[in-house]
Amino acid sequence: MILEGMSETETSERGPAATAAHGDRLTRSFFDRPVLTVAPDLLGRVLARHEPGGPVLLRITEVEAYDGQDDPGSHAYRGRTARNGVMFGPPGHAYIYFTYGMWHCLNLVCHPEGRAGGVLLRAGEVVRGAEVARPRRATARRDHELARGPARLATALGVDRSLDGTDVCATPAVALSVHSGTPADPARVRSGPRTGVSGPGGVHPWRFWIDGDRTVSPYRAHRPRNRTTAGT
DNA sequence: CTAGTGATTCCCT
DNA sequence: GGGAATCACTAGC
Repeated sequence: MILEGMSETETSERGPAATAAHGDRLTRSFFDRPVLTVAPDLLGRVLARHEPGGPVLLRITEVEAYDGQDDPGSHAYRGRTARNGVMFGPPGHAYIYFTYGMWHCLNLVCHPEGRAGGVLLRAGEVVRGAEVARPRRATARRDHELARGPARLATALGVDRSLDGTDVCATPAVALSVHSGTPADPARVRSGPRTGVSGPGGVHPWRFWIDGDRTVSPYRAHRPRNRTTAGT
């Protein structure tokens, strides 16, 4: 299957070996499917972050699905706002949000246009460009911790709100693209409750990961917090 | 390894 | 006004 996003520049600059390592570009039809279909299919795929310092390639190992239509855990559940607008647009675009006053998280919009939904990229293995990612993740003791967690992943790849709405299927590739990689062996794919999701939406087993992979983030069930009396 | 807690800003109610 | 699709740090096993 020939994919339109396979640019000659990538092939010539990186050579056959590098191209084979992350594979053909995924096209919009990949994302034009229900979130619960796309989410496990993203495991083992390769996210490419193109930047001046060189590409950073990430093998995806953990994701969570969010369906804006019937899912109280989704940012899109209560309707379109300034923050979540991208999730109501066409599939194959990046929805990036800012949270906890400090962090960014990266989602890929799925579903046909008009039905909001996305897949949160929770963890991955940096397979190329670790020298670019390491300075951004100074607290990571080992390389497998560079993108072990959704905000860590965004930090390692230098992703922030300025990339919200990026078309990951654009030709030629822009800041972000996704490649076929080596799809995870279905026998090693596990699913369970989503991390950090409060209320009834938390019960859906819509977190997917590659079993035994060291880059998968530790599971933490949502815990209600006491109000931090932010005085003084 | 697990569990508890402060950090810090935006966005929606 | 207050919660948030989290992380880093600390203590203790």
